[in-house]
Amino acid sequence: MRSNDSAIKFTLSKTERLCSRKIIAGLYESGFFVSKYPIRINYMFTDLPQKDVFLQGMVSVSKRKFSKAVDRNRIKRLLREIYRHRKHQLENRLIEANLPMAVAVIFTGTQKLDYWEMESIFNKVFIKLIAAVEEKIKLGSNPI
RNA sequence: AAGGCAGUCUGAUCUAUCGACUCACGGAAGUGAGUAGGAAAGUCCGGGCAACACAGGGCGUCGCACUUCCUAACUGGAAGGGAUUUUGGGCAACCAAAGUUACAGAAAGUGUCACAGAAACUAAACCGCCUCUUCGGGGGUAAGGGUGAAAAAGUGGGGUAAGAGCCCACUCAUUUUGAUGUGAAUCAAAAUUGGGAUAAACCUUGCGAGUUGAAAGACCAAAUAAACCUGGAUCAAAGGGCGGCUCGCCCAAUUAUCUUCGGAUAAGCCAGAAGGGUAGGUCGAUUGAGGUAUAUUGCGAAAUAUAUCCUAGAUAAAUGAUAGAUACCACGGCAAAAACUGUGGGCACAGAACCCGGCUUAUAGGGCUGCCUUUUUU
Repeated sequence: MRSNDSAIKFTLSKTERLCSRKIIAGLYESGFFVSKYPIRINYMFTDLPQKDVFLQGMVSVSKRKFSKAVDRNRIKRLLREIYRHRKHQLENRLIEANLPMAVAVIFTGTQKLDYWEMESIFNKVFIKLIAAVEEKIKLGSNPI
């Protein structure tokens, strides 16, 4: 963490979060996802409301699996922190390819995990997601 | 001193790195300040607020039910009354303390009251008791027996053929009158009034309740269809709106052309059907029946006055994540206490969603108060 890394922004401001109900509904219906229990990431390549933002994300926990709001908040906060620390890898690639994208991180488990367990699983899922994006970029850049 | 139960208060602090939301300043980069609870929960009551509805009456439905007071209001709270439970004291009446209490009406009516029992509600006659007898039985009786959760006021005496509130004394209940109290009631006197329980059974009486619920609602932006089709009225009828139902109440009805002056056609109007679009922002929304302190009034809930403070405001939904430390807790070490030190924990219940007043439920650890148990000392 020195001066040459200062370009990396770990921020997660409002423009980088998914707020549009339409896109969220589309995200659940699109069917594109990568997963490793208990984390699943739905993704969709779509135009976003802000032209200079290429990645919008959201975090979700089922109310049915965690009926207490405290538990849901805890899991969402952990997932959001992990997502916030990792997302720059994906975002840089998307900016290079000029490909906007929406992402939903969904916790499908029934047991609470701590930060480090959660992070190791998230990393595995995220590698899959980046691979999926690379494939899309390859297809998109080769007009047939 | 230890343990348990109940009530009540509290629900810790600091540092670093990376973030989120709101506000202020700034041209910008950014800087500064603030950021979850006692229950934010359950959504059980009540109110504010908003939209719609609202001539009035009847029926129905739902809720509440000792009194007075507090409150914006309440199924809330305070103070009190009655009933009742436990403990202690006392021969007893009773007294004290701590609880519990949906506590209007059973003499308006209906229903239910198993089994047992003769009889369970305009009481009854199995054994018994008394009496008459033509010896078959008839009459009187509600003391005693037996059944039952409960047998028709209870105890004692008189009385009688035997008995019975039939009469008397005391007690209990009911009613009436008087006194005290704002009142629930209490106390006293009189009366023969002595007519089971159950209303968290129907019901009756009294009081209260319009419906919906911030996804309410207002405005702006965006989008669009004033398409097409069907029906209807302008002849007061059909129709539509309102409420749980009924009676009922409310609603609009034009223009042009043609005309044989009856009407016709078209547009507009009303209703329906079908289809399409949008689904983003601002307000509502946090200054309020507000909090805190002091004084006064009141037994108290609370009220009034003055001073002071502004204390989350998100909207796919912020208030965080990670690491470390301290307070603190548990166990161990030093013969004991303190101090010191090692290891582990550093936590429960729980997350605002328009806002208030209550109620209910959950809660690790710690503080305080009360009660109970055990042990030690005096």
